[in-house]
Amino acid sequence: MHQTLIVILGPTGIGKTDLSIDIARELGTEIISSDSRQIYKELKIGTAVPSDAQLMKVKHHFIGNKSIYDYYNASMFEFEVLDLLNELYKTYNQVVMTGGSGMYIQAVCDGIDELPTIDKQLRNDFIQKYHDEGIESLRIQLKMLDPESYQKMDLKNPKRILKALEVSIQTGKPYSSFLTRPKKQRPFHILKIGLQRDREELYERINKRVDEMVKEGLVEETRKFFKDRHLNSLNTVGYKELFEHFEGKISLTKAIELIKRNSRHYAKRQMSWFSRDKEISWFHPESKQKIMDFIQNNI
RNA sequence: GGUGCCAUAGCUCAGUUGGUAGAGCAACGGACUGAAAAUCCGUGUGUCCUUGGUUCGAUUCCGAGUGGCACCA
Repeated sequence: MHQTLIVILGPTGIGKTDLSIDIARELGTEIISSDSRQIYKELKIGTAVPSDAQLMKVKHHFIGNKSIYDYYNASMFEFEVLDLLNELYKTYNQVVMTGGSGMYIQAVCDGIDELPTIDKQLRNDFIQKYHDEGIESLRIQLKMLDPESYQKMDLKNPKRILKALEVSIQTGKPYSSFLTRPKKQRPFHILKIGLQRDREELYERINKRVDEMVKEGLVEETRKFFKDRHLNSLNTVGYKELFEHFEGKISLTKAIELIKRNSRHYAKRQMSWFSRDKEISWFHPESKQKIMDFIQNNI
C-alpha cells in the first residue's frame, strides 16, 4: 500500500466538507484544509469553516491557524503542508486534503517555483507607483527589466506585472528566469477527486448558504474588522461587500445580493481552474459509496 | 362591462421617420506559479405577445384577439 494524498476538490458550496469528513473517518485519518481563507482564525462564518461538531469528528489542519494580520501565500502553504504530511505519514497511509483554492492545491501537488520573499517596502513602493502613474508606467519598466515576461504576460493585469517587477528589482534578475515550471516529485501518491453537480443546484445551495451565514451573524463578524478592511485577507467574498455597506455605499440587501453573485462567480472561476487538470476524477458529492470504491481501488 | 395605456433578452427598459434590434443588471466562456474567495480578459443569449390586413418588405402602421395595469361604471 502506498502513502497517498487524497485530494477532494470542487467549487465553493458543492459539499466538500461533509464528504471529506465521512471519507477521513472511514480511512481513519486526518484532514488538511486547502482553503486560502479558512486558514484565518478570525474568519469563521463568512468562510464556512466546519462547525465545532464537525471538527470534533476528524482532526483538521490549516483551519484557523493563521491570523488575518499575518502575511501568507501559496508557497508558504506548500512547505508547511509538506512538513505536516511528513509527520502524518508516520501514522497514516492516507491523508485527506480538501478545499477549493486551486493554486494552493497545485502548490502542494506539483510545487511552484521558488522565489524570494518580497520586501514589504518594495511592494508598497510599487503599489504606490501603480496608483500614482498607472499601469502603463509599470509596463514600460517591465519591458526594460524583463522583456520575456513582457512578451508572455497579461499586460492588463496589474498584479501580474507588479509581481514580476518586484522579483526582478529585488533579485536583479528577470522574473522570467525563475519560472522553470517544475513538476516536483512528491514522496507520496496523489489521488484527485473532483466534485460537481448541476449548475442550478449549486447556485441554489450557494444562495441558501449565504442567507444562513447572515442568520448566523456574518454582519457582526464583519463589523469587528471594519478598521482592517484594507488587508488582503479581508479582500474576500462575504466581507468586502459588507464593508461597502458599512461605508454607506450600498444597502444591506444589496450587499447580500452581491455576496451571492460574487460567490457564484467565484465558483465558476474555480470550475474553470479545475477543468484543465486532467488528473481529476469527477463524482457527484452524494455518491459517497462510488467515491469510496474508487479510493479503495486506487490506494 | 366601458375607456385609456402597455406587451421587445432571464429582469428593468431604450429603439427602429417600415429594411428582423440595443443598454444596465443578471447570465455565459476563459486566463492564472508566492495577494488566488485575489487579479485580469472575452461573449447578446431574442418567434420584438398571437393573428389578419396594408406594403417589395411589418417588431414598427391599421384591425381583431389574448394578457397586464389604471381610471370610469
